[in-house]
Amino acid sequence: MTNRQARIPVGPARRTDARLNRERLVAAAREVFAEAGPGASLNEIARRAGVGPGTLYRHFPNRSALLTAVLADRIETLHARAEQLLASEDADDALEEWLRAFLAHARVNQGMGGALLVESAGELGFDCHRRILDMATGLLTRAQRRGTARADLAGDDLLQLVIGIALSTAGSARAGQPELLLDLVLDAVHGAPRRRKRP
Amino acid sequence: MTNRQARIPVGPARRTDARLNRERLVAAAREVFAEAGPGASLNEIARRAGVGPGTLYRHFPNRSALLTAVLADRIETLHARAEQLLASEDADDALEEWLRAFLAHARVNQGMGGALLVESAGELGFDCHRRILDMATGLLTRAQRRGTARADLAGDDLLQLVIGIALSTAGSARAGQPELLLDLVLDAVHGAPRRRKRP
DNA sequence: TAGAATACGGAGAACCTCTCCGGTTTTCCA
DNA sequence: TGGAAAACCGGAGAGGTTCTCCGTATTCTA
Repeated sequence: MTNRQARIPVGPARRTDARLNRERLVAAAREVFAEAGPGASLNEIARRAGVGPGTLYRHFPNRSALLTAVLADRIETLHARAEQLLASEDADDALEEWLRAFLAHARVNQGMGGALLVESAGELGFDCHRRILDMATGLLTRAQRRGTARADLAGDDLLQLVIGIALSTAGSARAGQPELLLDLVLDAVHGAPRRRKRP
Repeated sequence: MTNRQARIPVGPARRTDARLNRERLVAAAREVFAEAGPGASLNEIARRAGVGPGTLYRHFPNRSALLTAVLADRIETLHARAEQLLASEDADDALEEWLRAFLAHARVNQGMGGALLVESAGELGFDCHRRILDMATGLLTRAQRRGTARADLAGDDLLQLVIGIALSTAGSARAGQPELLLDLVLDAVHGAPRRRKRP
């Protein structure tokens, strides 16, 4: 809960109208993204926030930055859950439960969470990708040491699989399919690696 | 190899300039999509094909149709491979090998294959989605009857997982990661379903 | 070869992203 | 408290995109 948000480090404190506009923009973005998906018009967001396009682009240089801001609190929640689960008893359960939460996160608003995680590998969103990777790695490592998770697995891989589920089921999917696919992945996580015929 | 392409059923046979333009467009699209990904400018494709935008849109009403046309021969190849593998000895091996081929297919050109399969569930691309689903289902069913693939699995689910891998690793991925993720999924396919703590 | 059917292609409407800069508002300091 | 300076706003607009419409040109058929 440190002031991770503040892009402007210290200075003479942001002007209140700037802060207000920023909040309005994030709120509008949340709405519009929910309606039209991650590719929604940024113009429309500015319009609905009651500001000009210039203002939007000054606060958020690109779509990713805006997406990140919209998802920031959700990521915070995920982080809190991870910390909490890291202190729990069963390492396997903890990993599983967090992955379920993460899948739900990555699927919000027509897969915008997943889209963000996969697209913005070098921009501002990097930070958010990194944080999530840390959470996953923490829980996975523990499950490998104290649980039944197989050792030949990296947090990155696990994450990539779940993001994949989110993306491929973003538009149209049977109800319950995403969770079913995650079950499948979890089977693989706990099962012993089999010998591949072709290496 | 029947004339599956022909959208215009019979009629007085297409004019040769129309056919030529169509071919030019597909060729240009192949190039441009490869360079700029599935979101490439259709204008640019028309320009490079030496035709007007109007011509492009008459031949292909939307991006999906064009993508489908570009990938048509690849799908044909995949289909041939499926038939061949269906006649092979080991049902498990057949499924695995086809899934590897399919993953490669879905990853071509910055994931345009995967993008197509997931987005166009109701448009022209539906046909192509359906065909691939049939292939997957055929091979999976056989592996369930004569191999070790677990029974509680639908072709659709398997496909969705692999498409997810293609999508999430489309932009940036470690070399070899997509195949590694597929290995993981294959482990799950052959392993027995485990009891989930939370149903 | 002439008429009819078919296809072409570019102009253009409507939208989008993103930049630039004159004018306004807020803050700070004397 | 009264400015000056810094910070910020917002809209005009450049340049891109998708997609349509329709007069014109081409090709097929008889």
